[in-house]
Amino acid sequence: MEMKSVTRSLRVLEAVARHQPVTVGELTRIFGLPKSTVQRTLVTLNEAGWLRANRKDTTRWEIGARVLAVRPAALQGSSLFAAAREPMIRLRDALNETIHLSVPDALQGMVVVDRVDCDHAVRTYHAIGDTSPLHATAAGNAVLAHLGKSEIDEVTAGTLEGYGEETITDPGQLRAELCRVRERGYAVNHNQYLQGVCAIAAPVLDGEGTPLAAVAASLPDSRFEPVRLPELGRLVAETAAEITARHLA
Amino acid sequence: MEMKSVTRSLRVLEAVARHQPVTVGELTRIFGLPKSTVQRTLVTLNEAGWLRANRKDTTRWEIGARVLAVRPAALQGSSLFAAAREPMIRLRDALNETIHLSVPDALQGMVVVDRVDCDHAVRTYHAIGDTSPLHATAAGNAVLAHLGKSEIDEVTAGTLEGYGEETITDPGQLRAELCRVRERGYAVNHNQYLQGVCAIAAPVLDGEGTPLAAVAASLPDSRFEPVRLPELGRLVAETAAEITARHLA
DNA sequence: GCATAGCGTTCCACAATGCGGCATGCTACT
DNA sequence: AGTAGCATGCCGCATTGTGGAACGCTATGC
Repeated sequence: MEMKSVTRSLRVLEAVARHQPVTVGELTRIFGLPKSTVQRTLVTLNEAGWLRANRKDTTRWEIGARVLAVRPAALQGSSLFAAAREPMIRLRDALNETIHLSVPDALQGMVVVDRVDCDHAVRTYHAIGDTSPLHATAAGNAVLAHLGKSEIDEVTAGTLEGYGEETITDPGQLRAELCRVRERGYAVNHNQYLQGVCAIAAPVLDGEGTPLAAVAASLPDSRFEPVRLPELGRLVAETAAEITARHLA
Repeated sequence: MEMKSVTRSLRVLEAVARHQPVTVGELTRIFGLPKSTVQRTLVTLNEAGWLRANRKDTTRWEIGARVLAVRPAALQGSSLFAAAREPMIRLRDALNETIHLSVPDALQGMVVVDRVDCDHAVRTYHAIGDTSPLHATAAGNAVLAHLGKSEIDEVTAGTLEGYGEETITDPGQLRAELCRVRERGYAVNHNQYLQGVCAIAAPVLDGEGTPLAAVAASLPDSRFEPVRLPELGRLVAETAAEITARHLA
């Protein structure tokens, strides 16, 4: 059950996305594959409408617009997305910190789906599409805290990878932290994943209480003031609640 | 140069996107392909991370978050996207009409990449990822008007498909219309493509004057008042100019 | 409680399919 | 003119994906 050509084509597509606009030769160097193989793949992807030649240099390839019609269920019709946008901007205006909207991907991790930037010279950066672990991020914990016990166990069952001093790697400790998250309504990440990056996050739920996404305010360590935490947490949680309400309406 | 399995896999991916969460059986009925073929394709796409099983019903498939990392060049790093967002919301607030951001796709047509809805009960609807023809839409004309002569000829060379009474199908007439668009700074579509749908659009340009995208206010025929056109056009053009300025900054 | 229908999944022999080394033609420097 | 690097075209071989058929399961109906 392999479908080598399909697997390879998708990896080529991802490579084009990262390096666009890119030439055949550059891709052969990235993959170490024969030129004819890469070339054939590109032509096929182009015929399918997923790739197109750059308008200025027709030997360079870039991603076609077809991909935009293919989006995760949580964003279909973009109702969650649209519901989140204005509250996110207001939250950014209130805090002047970068705000992220992330969705869980099959319990593998959180994926950033939208972002509103702050205007500080020093700011955190996560591109749309970036993934991060559930157990070591504020957004991940916010979602995790509102899953069923069986699902929490599923995640805490495997080894919890550590990313530094602060990462919670003990399943028991993580479960205790998730309880606190549930009680106070927001999750906090203080250097648990990326060094120097902190975040405060709250979940967006559907009608049945299942977490669909998380809103997070992400800021550098240097601006993180523990005293302001209750206030920030409250604002983030209110924003998440507003998105939940708008999304259901 | 065919790569049948790749082409089919991508079509399956698109079908999953449209019907998610979807089962193997439903897909076999859509495509009329053998079950084993569809099944194999799904497993392969899943292994590549582009598909995942639904959490509640594990025999249903949906789009994975991996696709979000694959975006057209114009949206990479989402700077255009981010630059457009707030001006679009302000324009929506000013007009209370649905605002679209569209990018041209290899001179094939315009693709909707973002949307801000109005709150009228009667409103136009275009999903993100939808495509429409360059010669019969306001967004298309806005972009077309700012392309080089050779590119305009390229588009006006083929037959211009008609979609109703109002569509401009004569290349000469279209070129004249594009001149007017350039002069007044915005394009207008009055029932030229979809019946009952009108729009006013203006282009977002890069540093060299090449059109990257178009902002459009889209409204039902019933609310279209020719008297207000200069005012609406001015507001749309100002919004596009602001997005251009923010994007360059 | 047995029969049936429909589902997702697995298996396997066949041959169609994509593979990749090689050759070509192009453009751009030197 | 010569060379280097590029994208692209060709074609025989064997690897690869194909799809019919069989399996096991669950739900529905008699």
